[in-house]
Amino acid sequence: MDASLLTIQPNAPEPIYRQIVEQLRRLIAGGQLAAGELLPSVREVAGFHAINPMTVSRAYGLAEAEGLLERLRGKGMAVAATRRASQSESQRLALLEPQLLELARHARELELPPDPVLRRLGKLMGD
Amino acid sequence: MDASLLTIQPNAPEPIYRQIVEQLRRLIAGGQLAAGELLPSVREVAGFHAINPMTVSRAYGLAEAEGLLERLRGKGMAVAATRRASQSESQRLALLEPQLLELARHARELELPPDPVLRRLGKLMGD
DNA sequence: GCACGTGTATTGTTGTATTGATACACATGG
DNA sequence: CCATGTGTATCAATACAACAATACACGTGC
Repeated sequence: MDASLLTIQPNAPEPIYRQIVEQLRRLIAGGQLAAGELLPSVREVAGFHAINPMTVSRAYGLAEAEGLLERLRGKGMAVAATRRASQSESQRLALLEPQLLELARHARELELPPDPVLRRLGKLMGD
Repeated sequence: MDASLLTIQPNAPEPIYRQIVEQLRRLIAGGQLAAGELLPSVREVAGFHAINPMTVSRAYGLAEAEGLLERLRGKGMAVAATRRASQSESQRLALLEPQLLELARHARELELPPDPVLRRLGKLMGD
């Protein structure tokens, strides 16, 4: 995996270390990061995105505590072996549930019918 | 308008005052709050939701700066007269755009095809 | 063996954000 | 007039995030 594959938005309200963890969660669940695959080093990610190495370390540490990653001493961090393959579609869909619920609530507050919202989202997803 | 119509989640990462502002923005754009309609007082909202009056005041102040509300001295805050009616559907849809973009990005990271995501969202929106 | 690359613990500083407690100025409405 | 109701300015407390600069422990690989 290359450090350029991580999307970091320094100005977002969401803290950087959490952006990284959540992104890893999805990339692993989706199978874009295979079990055992080595992650870019803390210093590599930090250098590429011009952020502090300790911020990346914090993200890696949280991901390890969550069972997403495991440390290979002297090598770096790798996708946990227990994450054999990508999860089932329904499991991945469940990860989007909170966001879908919030979206539905906002659409209701805007008095927007389902159809235009679904059409727009379809377009954005490359339909 | 009644204070109970506002949804407040004190434990959400999103700060309370911003929850209020964004909710007002949508309720006004959708027409559920008509121009000239009086809002519940700072203390009323604060008391009902067990939060600090200053937090509500801050939200009202931001909403006024944004042109959503206007102050009626001695009376309280009201929906700005310039907000004559609900905006067009495309304008309201535009307010959802950032959230739709983020959702599309997450779905891509999860390697989820459009179809199941759209179907699930459709269900949540009452199909 | 030893230079190098891992991640991490530590300490301190900076900037920002959120919420809270109190007191105040002001207009209403009987 | 004055009690009551507006919103809010001010100050304080707290928490959090990110950065910076070190130093450390560990394993790899030539």
